[in-house]
Amino acid sequence: MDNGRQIKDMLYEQVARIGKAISSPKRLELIELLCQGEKAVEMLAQEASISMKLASAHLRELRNARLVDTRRDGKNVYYRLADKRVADFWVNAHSLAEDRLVELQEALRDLSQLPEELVPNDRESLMKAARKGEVVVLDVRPVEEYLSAHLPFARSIPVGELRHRLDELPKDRPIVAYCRGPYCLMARDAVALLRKGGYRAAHLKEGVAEWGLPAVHA
Amino acid sequence: MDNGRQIKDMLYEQVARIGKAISSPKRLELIELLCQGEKAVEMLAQEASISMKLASAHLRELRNARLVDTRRDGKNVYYRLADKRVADFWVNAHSLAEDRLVELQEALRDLSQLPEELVPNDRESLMKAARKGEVVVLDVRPVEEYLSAHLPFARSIPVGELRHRLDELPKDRPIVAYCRGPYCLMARDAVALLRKGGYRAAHLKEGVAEWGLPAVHA
DNA sequence: TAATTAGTCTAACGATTATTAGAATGTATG
DNA sequence: CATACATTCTAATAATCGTTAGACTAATTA
Repeated sequence: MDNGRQIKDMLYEQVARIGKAISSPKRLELIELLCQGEKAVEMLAQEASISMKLASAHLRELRNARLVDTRRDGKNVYYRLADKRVADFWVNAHSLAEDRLVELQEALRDLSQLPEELVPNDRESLMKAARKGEVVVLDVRPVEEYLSAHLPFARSIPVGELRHRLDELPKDRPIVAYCRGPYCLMARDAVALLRKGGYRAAHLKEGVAEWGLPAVHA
Repeated sequence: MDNGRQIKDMLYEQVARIGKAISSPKRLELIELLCQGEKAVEMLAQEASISMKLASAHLRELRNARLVDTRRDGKNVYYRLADKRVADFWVNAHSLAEDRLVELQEALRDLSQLPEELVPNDRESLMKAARKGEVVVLDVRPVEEYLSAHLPFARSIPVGELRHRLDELPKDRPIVAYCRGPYCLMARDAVALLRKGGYRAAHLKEGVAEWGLPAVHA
């Protein structure tokens, strides 16, 4: 009957492997990056501001927990989420954290101190407005990520190129920029730039992973 | 602009607090126990087969991650989940683990090597059968947990008492036993006992947390 | 008020984990 | 075939975590 204890310990230990995988900030950042699509190690390291060796070590842990898979193409090894459910899990985890952790709530509040009112803020009416062309939905992530999956009706202008491509955007309609999710600062920077240029702009906290299924996939 | 790096690091670090909280098997076991309702430290320690000191230490970590709350009543300190979402998160996490980790899949397969066929195995038809009295749904957890929340139409006979309360159960209808969830062995033991006594019995992998909303709450 | 119960806090040790450096691997290019 | 490149593996050290023992606290009972 103490046999039961051993079995139980083993079962919880297995689940804890998933917990361990997401117990490191850098691994979470890597997961979020992989939510944007397949990426090579160097790209991941760069985006997460860590060395390739460290990225490789973290990615190995994620692979041991079966959260990511790899594919080799020539010199590069490409990582991707092992399952759509991993993205959902990430969204669930960070949204629980936002619910429970005051520190996170405060930090995020500071981040989005911008009048969002000029634009519909629930998904349905935003999409309706986008469909009618009343607002411009702008994806400011790197083009590959846009190509891998993006919100319906979204146009792609990466933040880096925005400054000298401002004239592609209309001044008579509000622009709603989005990026990788609530912890990505690209949309925030894009909005700052747009407003300085005299555009009406707001940013969406959600990225493709948070948005869920109705995104346009490659 | 490197300011952004600091902000990001902080945001992911906050989410990682949740990850750290669920990166230990014993803490997961405590969370699952708390999914069954409020419990005092000693009870939790006993059920998880650890010392009270260790339980207290793990519970402190859970409290630091804001996943649990406490209430003092006389000599006892009662712990409970801080939010219904924590239970959902536990269910999501272990279900992802079951999806991804072969080791866990195998262990669980071994655990439920019982012909479940005699009984409807999707929720809706099981509930329909229970409503009509065609099957008996049996909650074999401790009574307090039954009182805190249980499945609709379920009767309570804790495993420990089952042996000398067998005659309360009908022999002409199948009995479906359930307990705390897929990692709890009480329902399995109950089914073994029932079958030895000549009853038709099966067990439900799900517990109240997995079942979701339509449970009967205190 | 003293003793008891239930639990927390502090400090400490050993066990993991994070991070980095250096060697090794597997693929592409000259 | 040698070299460069992208990445992994191995080993080592520093930081963190799990666990336990012992002192401490808050509420209860005698």
